[in-house]
Amino acid sequence: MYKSSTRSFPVYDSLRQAIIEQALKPGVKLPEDSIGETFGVSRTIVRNALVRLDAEGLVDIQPNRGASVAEPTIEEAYDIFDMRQCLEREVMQRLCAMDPKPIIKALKDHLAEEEKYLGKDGTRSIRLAGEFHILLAELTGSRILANYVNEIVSRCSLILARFAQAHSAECGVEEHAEIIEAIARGDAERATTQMHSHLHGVQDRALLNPEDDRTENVAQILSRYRPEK
Amino acid sequence: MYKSSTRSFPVYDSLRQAIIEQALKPGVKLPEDSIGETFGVSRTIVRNALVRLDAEGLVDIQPNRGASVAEPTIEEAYDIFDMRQCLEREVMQRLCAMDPKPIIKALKDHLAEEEKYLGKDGTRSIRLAGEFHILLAELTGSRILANYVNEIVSRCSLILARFAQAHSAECGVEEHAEIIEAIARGDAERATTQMHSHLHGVQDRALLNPEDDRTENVAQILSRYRPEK
DNA sequence: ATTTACATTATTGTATACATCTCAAGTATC
DNA sequence: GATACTTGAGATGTATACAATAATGTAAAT
Repeated sequence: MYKSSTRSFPVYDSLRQAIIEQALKPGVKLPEDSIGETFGVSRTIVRNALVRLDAEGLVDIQPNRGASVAEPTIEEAYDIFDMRQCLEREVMQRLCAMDPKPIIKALKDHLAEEEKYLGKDGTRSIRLAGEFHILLAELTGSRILANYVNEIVSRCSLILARFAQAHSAECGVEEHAEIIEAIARGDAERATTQMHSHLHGVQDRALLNPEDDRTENVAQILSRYRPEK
Repeated sequence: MYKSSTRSFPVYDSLRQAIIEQALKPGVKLPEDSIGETFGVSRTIVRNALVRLDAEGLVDIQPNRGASVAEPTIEEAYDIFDMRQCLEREVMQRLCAMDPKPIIKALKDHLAEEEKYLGKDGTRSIRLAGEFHILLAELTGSRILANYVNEIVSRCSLILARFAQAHSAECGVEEHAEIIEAIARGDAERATTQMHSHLHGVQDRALLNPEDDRTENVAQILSRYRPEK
């Protein structure tokens, strides 16, 4: 998909990266003009990139109103996490039915990277944690599955940006290690439940966040700051 | 997603429909000019539609070579069917945990439609059969899940166009009825296995087709037609 | 006769111009 | 002071022009 030999790919990729790293927060407007200037390309190019991101659910294009970073509702957030559970469950099933040797090697290498930057480089750390899940999907050998997982992981990042407190919902490195362990033993049952609770943990920390109800609108927030009459 | 108030939507939708109804067969070139003339729009519009279809896996855009209807390989075909199994399993799980009454009503109405056109209007019959699965997904209430199912069902239609003999791989109406029955009883176990074997049947009829190896390329085919020296 | 080089044609890639729409600020009216 | 209307800047929607590339046809060279 999406061959890189076009000028719109770098724009697409940069926007995507910025969104999943939460540099571009949900709701932020993405004007074609200014983005085009930034990358030195015309609106035509930018537009194509935005259309693609819209198709992936990271950007929301509204007719005559332009594009902005998508703002998943809390209901969508739950549905997306459910979807992720469903997909990553499939990943576990497939991996545990394969020859574990090359898989474990690749995973342990990645885990080493994760540990290397743990606590040092926050952004990189988060990215690596996400890429662990994508690596798992790629190791199944199904490009289709890997693409879907890639997309859904991105959308989860967007959800974290919208609902979670900073850093509250990161993946734990130890949990990744336990998942690798289960795959190494070919224990599909355990690998699956392990992954399930891992993802559930991330979701909980992201969405069960009673004191931070971001679904409230500007008026609600500002009413608390209004001086007494 | 994809608001319909733009001129590119009708183009997108028509192309999509033509592809899943197998009027546009895998590999067929989709030149921007001629499509634009057909719909009375400029290449700009057509291009956007094609980009979207490419993102959905129904169209393949190659740089400087234009777009054509995607030609999934046999490996991708298997992966896509696996994916579909995974998604529709999730649909069954969710549906069986819900109040069956409104669900069953909607499904039976749809089934009646299917029966109405069975054997009469082939194209419509196929479309309705596909829409049964999409309806199931929509009834879960998860727009996310419904979108993914919608996409994957389309891609399966593409696979049938590429690998199956005409009409050999249609959904059976009776099997749909049995699935409805299982949901009505809230029997998640049975609904799931029922759906699984239903999809497996479709897949088998599509892909286990020994005498029709469409993965061979032009060179391979022509080698058989080459006259003796 | 085969191959190579060049010319031609068709198609895609990209920028830009113009039309159209949205939104907000300002104006007028009540 | 509030509401409705007007206006204009800024942004998007779309068509089109031109550049770049790939595919094809043709002719010269060996």
